[in-house]
Amino acid sequence: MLFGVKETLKRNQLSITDSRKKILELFMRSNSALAHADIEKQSGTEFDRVTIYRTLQTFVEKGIIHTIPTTDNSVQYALCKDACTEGHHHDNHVHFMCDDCGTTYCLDHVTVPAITLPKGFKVTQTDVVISGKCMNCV
Amino acid sequence: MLFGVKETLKRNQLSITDSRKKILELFMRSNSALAHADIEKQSGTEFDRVTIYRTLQTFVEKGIIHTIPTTDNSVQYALCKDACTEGHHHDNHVHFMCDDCGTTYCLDHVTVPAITLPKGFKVTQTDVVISGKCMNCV
DNA sequence: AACACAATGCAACAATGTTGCAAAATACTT
DNA sequence: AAGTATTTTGCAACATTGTTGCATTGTGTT
Repeated sequence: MLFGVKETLKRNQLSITDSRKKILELFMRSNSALAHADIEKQSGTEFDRVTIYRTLQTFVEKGIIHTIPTTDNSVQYALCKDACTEGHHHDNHVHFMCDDCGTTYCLDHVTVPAITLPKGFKVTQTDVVISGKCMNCV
Repeated sequence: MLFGVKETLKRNQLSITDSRKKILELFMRSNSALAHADIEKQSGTEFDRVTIYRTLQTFVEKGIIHTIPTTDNSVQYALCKDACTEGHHHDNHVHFMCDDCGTTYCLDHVTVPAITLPKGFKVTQTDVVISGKCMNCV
């Protein structure tokens, strides 16, 4: 990882609190995406549910993490490894979601192909979510 | 539309009920995807919330409609126009979601490009969701 | 150390989704 | 067409997920 937990928070003008440190650390340690429920489990009763919601929201706004669209109505979050800044996300990589274990991965090295749309549609972002089986479930 | 409401239900071995007829008709009339909330609004107090949930679930299982992944945690449903059968969906077209009005469209004629993944991932389905502004919001 | 400000926890609420079961509607049989 | 078996619906109750206001606590700054 390029920056430590504290550095990342400071760079984004966020005050350094226990919950932010701990939650950001979870993302940095994890090689897959995390849902709100995952964080709630892994942090035990340490933080309030509301705090986790608000922390995730703040991180998304600051461009520290991004949300991943899923078919199953779960909101997945993952670290932004590209140069995302406040209000501007640039995570144009492919996401993979395992049908068996539910784990969601960011495939940082697989880029999203350009797709031409019919007239009338103005493209802002393209999300690609591939589902199937991951290496642990084959 | 290729088949009528009743025909579609019969072809899928579903008994013909008011709620199924009405909800399927909503999808056939609509040129965009519908969320549970949309159906609840458009059908008024005619059906119970639970009935709508169960009907949507049944339609998905039968391959009549498919779910569309979204970034904003809303579950969108749209008619399957390809040859989907029970348990096997083949909706490999691109979806577009308007950031302004929230409307989700199936771009049936824009096909999903093949994407090569690293070893270890077994692909079942590829979903592409493009967001931006639709013709009504530009 | 003291102050201003921001973040947290709690409580209460709202929205969304699920389950069991009796009543009603549908499909099937004769 | 009427009766029966089966499926579907509506209701109630519950579970989960997400939101908001406000007092308390913690953080950053002087």
